Amino acid sequence: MNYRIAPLGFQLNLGNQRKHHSHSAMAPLKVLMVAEKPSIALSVASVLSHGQMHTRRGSTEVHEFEGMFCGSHAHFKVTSVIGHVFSVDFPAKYQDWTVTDPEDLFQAQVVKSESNPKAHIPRHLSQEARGCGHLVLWLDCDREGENICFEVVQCAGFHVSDGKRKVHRARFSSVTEKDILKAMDNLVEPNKDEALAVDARQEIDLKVGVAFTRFQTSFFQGKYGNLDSRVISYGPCQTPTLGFCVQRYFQINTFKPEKFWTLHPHILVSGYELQLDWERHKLFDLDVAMMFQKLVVQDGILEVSDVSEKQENKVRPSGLNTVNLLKVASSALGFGPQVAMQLAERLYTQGFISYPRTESTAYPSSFDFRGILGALAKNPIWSDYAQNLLSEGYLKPRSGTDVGDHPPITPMRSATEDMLGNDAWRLYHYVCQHFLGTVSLDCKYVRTKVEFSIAGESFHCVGQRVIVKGFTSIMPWLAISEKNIPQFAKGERIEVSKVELFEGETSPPDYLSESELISLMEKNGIGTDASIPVHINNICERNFVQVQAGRKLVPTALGITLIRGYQCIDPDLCLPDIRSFIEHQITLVAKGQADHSHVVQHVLQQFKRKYTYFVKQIDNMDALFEAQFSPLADSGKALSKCGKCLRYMKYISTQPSRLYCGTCEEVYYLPQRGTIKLYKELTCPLDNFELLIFSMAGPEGKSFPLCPYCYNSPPFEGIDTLFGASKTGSTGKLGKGAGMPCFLCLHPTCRHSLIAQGVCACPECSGTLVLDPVSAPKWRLYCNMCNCLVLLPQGAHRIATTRERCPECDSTIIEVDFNKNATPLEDGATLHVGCILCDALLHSLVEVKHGKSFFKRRGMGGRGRGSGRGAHRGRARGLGKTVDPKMSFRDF
DNA sequence: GCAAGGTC
Repeated sequence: MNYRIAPLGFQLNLGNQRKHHSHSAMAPLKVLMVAEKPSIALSVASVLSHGQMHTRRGSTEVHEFEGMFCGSHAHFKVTSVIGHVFSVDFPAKYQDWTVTDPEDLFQAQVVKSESNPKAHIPRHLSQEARGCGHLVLWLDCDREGENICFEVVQCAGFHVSDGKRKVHRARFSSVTEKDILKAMDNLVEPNKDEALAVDARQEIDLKVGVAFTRFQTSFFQGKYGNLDSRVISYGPCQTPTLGFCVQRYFQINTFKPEKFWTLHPHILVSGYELQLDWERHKLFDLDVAMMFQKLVVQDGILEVSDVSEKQENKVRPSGLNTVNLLKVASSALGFGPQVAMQLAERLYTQGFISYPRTESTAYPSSFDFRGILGALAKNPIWSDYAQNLLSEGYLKPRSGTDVGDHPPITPMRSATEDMLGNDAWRLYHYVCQHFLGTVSLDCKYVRTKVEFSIAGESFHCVGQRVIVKGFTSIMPWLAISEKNIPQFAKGERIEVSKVELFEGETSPPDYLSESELISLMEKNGIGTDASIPVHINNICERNFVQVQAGRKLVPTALGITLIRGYQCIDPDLCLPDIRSFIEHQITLVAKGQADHSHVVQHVLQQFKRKYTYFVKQIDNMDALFEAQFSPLADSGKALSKCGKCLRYMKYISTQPSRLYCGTCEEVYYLPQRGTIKLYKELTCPLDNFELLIFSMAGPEGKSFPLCPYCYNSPPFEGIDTLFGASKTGSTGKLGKGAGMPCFLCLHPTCRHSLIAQGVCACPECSGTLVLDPVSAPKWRLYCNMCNCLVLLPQGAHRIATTRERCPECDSTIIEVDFNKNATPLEDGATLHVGCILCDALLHSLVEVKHGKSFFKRRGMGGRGRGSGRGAHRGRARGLGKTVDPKMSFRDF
């Protein structure tokens, strides 16, 4: 159900509009406003309607109210999209990895499809725009927002240069009443160049990323058995991100520790024992260090050569933006960026903190500090501090930078740990501390440095005395450590009590911390506040790096080998400049200094050259892989026989699990995340491959047979729902791990097909209940479409389907062979044949249960939006009908 | 099965 934009997609029925227009003289003007997300639509509508609006639900909420527009009475509707409406992809003919040469992708057409087909945003906009004479765009004021403007214009059926139905762009620098009203008075036109720059980036990122990813994935996975990553991905953001981690690894690995020595004279003055530091800091030559030690000992008297006192200022923080929140979350709270953002998102939707995705560290001038301080004053943890700021006068925060997106992240209302739960509380706690810090005094302290000379060498000691704690009293980990030293007078002479010769060794840096990585990414323009966590997560998921204790990022052998490979073929590929280059090129488009398609063509041409060179030189990278990984032929252990050459194929258990036939040099992917075994040396009647039995993980995990060949190349037409297809919403495509097990096979006579093993219709969906052949002694049926389970009679040592059908309901008749001592049958008989629906005995012994989700679904931990189940219904029906009896559990 | 960017 992917929505493809036709050239004239979403043009409204103009006839309809004209009709509305002809009435417009008397009917009120209708104005549609669209924001980037529901929260902004709400804010805009609240301000413009003075809180007097009517809200109704839809794909996204619509707020309606009456007001004035362009000097006339108008009916307003304010709604929103949910980020980008569309995203780019290749047309279907390029989707099959096996038939597309990645090099062709550089010239391929790209198509836009709905980013989130379930949300029906285009339909929503098109409906709401009906009859509206004006469209006001309240999208975020950045390039992406400008691009979404044009997506909205298109969906709404407007045209930017239309005399009749006008398009307006609201430019606002914050979502405050003042800015919203100001934007309304200064409506402009959306900026096409900025939008085109985003189109350019999308096309470049897609083509470059996908071409390299497909090539290197196919190349290396076709050769090595223990790569342990489903996809060996490449991307202009993720690869330089990996590069940073590996660079640090190299530093550590090539580090040569060196011994060094330093002198610390000690003195005893007015009851203090002080250790002085050497101006030379350290020496790497023991003889020389000992010589200095001797000189100092021989002299024995230090003269105070200078005493300086300076008042220092440690400045309070500026407003908290996303990147800084993520850094603190990782380094101080131990939350990874993704977790931190989830927590922040939840705090935001619950109204405890402000919008958590912002680059700005400057507060808008109208910011209500007093209101927030008042809220925090109600919280026992901060009440004294906040009260004090309110009565003594809080400071205006430092200026910071204003990117024009959202204000810094602040608390919005008071909360307790009980209300939030521990993790969210800790994040919230920090946001409060940071906010209070920004409106507190700077920390002031006096730093005293006393310098000494002896035997021509200089030593010193430093004392620190805090005068004003300021913000450090609410952010105590930033406090200045006090250090008292006695009074010294210039020219004073002091006896040395001892001279310590300290021996130390230089040590390598630690692995890159997540927080350092975020800083590096930000500094180098890799990713955005929202996408930085995604890139970090990507390189973890692809098994290029692992997060270890203290949130340090340790590259894996795969990650290291990849970067070393890029470095010997084309180092540009893993340097951050690759992103800056793209950004710089598309900025030319944004500024109107270069033509969109020229820039895209130019950049793609360069990347295509890099791609062909990379392919040509891949042997250099492969040499590194060869040294690190084992060839497919050496990997895995013999499992089952190939139907073509009749030799054993090897089972490679590392992800993606698969079979490899060394003689035919063929790879057969298997279902993922479960265990696989030979199935009684049975073979597939279609291709002679030995059958395997796959068991899904967990105690409720179902088991099913499959033929490795059929699984990868389904033999019958019309099987469009595959097991393990990753996108539950779209048609199941063959991919690694997705395929056709026997329970979907329509073979009319094979003992393992759906025809033979299917028993009756699923009571929960349109699927078929199939006998789990290895479920003894807890015999059961499972649905081949959903997660329904049916428990069969206990205490049977064999249960099998027969070729007979129930004359009543057309279910498959099953044969149950009960254990001698557990048989419910009279006279100790063990064999019973019947229909599980119509046979009184069998029916009394079966029980419907639900198991774990049957189809692979990612992100189960989420809020469970949009269960994938309904999506299978329509498609399944055709399949079910051919074998399903008319009656099922539903009818009982 | 691929990118990066919005946002949920």
